Amino acid sequence: MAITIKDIAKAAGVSYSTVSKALNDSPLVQPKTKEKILTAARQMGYEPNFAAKQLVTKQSKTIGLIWPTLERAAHSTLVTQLNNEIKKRGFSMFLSVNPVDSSLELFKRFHVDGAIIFDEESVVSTRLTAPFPVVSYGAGRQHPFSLIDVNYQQAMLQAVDYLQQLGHRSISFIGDFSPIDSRQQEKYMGFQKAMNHFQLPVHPHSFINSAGLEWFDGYQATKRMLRAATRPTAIIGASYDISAGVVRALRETNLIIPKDISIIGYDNIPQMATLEVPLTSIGVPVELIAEQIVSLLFEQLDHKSSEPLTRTLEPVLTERNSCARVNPA
Amino acid sequence: MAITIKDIAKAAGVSYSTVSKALNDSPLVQPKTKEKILTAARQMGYEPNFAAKQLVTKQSKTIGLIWPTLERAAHSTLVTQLNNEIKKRGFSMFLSVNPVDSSLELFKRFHVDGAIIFDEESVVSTRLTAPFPVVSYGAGRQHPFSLIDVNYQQAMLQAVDYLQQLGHRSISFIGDFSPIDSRQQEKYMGFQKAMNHFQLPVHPHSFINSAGLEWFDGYQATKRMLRAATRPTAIIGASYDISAGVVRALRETNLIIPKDISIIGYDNIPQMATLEVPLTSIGVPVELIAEQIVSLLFEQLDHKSSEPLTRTLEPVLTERNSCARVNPA
DNA sequence: TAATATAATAACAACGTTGTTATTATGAGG
DNA sequence: CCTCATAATAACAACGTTGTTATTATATTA
Repeated sequence: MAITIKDIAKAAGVSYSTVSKALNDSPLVQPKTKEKILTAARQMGYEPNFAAKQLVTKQSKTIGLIWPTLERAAHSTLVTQLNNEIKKRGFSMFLSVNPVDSSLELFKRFHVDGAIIFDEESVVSTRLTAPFPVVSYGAGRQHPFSLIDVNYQQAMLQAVDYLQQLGHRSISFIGDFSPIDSRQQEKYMGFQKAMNHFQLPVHPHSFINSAGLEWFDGYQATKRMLRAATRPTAIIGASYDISAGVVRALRETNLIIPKDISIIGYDNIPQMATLEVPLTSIGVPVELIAEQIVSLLFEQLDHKSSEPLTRTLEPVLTERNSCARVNPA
Repeated sequence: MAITIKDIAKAAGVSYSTVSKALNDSPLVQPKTKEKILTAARQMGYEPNFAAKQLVTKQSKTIGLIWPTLERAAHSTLVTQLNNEIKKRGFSMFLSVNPVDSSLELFKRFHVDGAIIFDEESVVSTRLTAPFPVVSYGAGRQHPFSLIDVNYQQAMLQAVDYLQQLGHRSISFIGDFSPIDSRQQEKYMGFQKAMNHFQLPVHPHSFINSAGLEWFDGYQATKRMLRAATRPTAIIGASYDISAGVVRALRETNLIIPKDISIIGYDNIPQMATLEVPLTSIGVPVELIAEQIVSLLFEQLDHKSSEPLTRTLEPVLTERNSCARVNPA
């Protein structure tokens, strides 16, 4: 049988209600008694009963994360970051790999205080509801929840700007052009607009469709591109995984980064620094994304405003060692 | 405010204790009243309060899954299967991506009824304890918990046997030889023993170290192997991901499976059927693994025996279209 | 010194369930 | 028709907390 506040009360010679207050650091109990109770609790190895607490406070101090599609390095880093961010606020996170609707059911039963949804476009329906605040990331805009969005077009503008300032005029974008994923499309459109904006020439090798988001897709796309007669002086990889494939392909072709060719990768995650070549990258830093998701969620949680909000984050360019001034050869 | 059994009691004109019994389908309440109560509950959209239930029963009806390393297709299928298997028994599953020790802490707080650990060798220490039964899979044997193990050597013996019966004498094993992962090593050793047992010749290309478990590792290892003067008539890929890489490499070299070369993949998961070529595979079917993990866990849960047990599963060969009788050319 | 404000602690109801015990209605046997 | 077993339901304590209210001890003021 686990130790309860009543046991501590007996040990410390006070009433159990005083113990409760002491454990919650209430100002209503004398520092001296507080001390006494706290040491007793510690000594007896007291562990609070969450069910009891939840029963009276109606709070579980828990955030549920819905993540039906377990993939992509960028996301799993984010999961860890979210976990930390939530822990920081004295809450716990747990994860469901079920589809969005049944995950919400599960979370309802567990009386989570809030939820986060990671998902691809398709799955999320507009008719979903939840009795707690929900923030989504990476999901489409077709749902009734709050949203943390990213300014992808701005990201591409910055990347192209950075490269053209280094003298690059021949730049390739390697990414997935599939029309279902609106985020990928925005990167693509952003790149087009940026090339236009800086009046840079567009070649056949400027737009390379990797037709997928895996490492290998980027690898193959790059190999294919390198077979052509002309090649760019710089590449923008549309995601971490794709960029990893690009790097691998370039190195296999004995091209030296950044001497022979420059590269910027989308996704601002720590792993970018631990690739074969530390990659200069553009994107919203993953810690910031995590922080913003959790902030928005807790704002809604505190104000009990279920009004869905959208917040768009601005990308940041992180310089590493994969871009150089264009070779004047 | 949510609806409670007291609300239902009032609506149905009975006492709330009777409602409780009716909802738990107790024989102590008349079928007629039971009916009445149940319809009232349904109509009012009653949702039981888990915290209250847990407070008195001391059960959360929840299994925690610890999965600090989010990777590999084989594992994510297994997560889904486990989820189903656990649901079948009226329990819920939730997932923690924290390290094993802090996950166990979290689970303790949530009063889970049991836990499952997925992990690589290294992390799991022998000094861990938990106040609930724990079953591990894919983790080393260096911990105090129950274990679902796989007879990897037997798997390799069956695979080689199957191939030699089809007339293959030149067989390659492509896998990770790194000494830290004992499971990979057992596959390797099992293959060696099997080749010996059937007195098959061993060539330089018989053992190919992919030095990693990713798709690309298998792809590269295969490409490397194909550059040699001689090549095998059959390949065994040591995991799903590696085998996927092997297939890709073979097709890029215009080798037709199974006409030119046969292949068996380790890991008996449904995805094997949806590769570019449906792969004949060896391994314990993932549904069986899930079923066994959950069975063992619930056995311990019911008998309250915390005695750690090990149960070893036998592999099964699933025929698809990637193996043919050896070309008599 | 008595009355009164204040600080500290104790007592207790409440949260929504379950399971045990008490009460009431129903039917059988004499 | 009365007693007694039995079936059905009601009443109530318990689970381990929190938060509100009641009580006690202590200090302040007139």
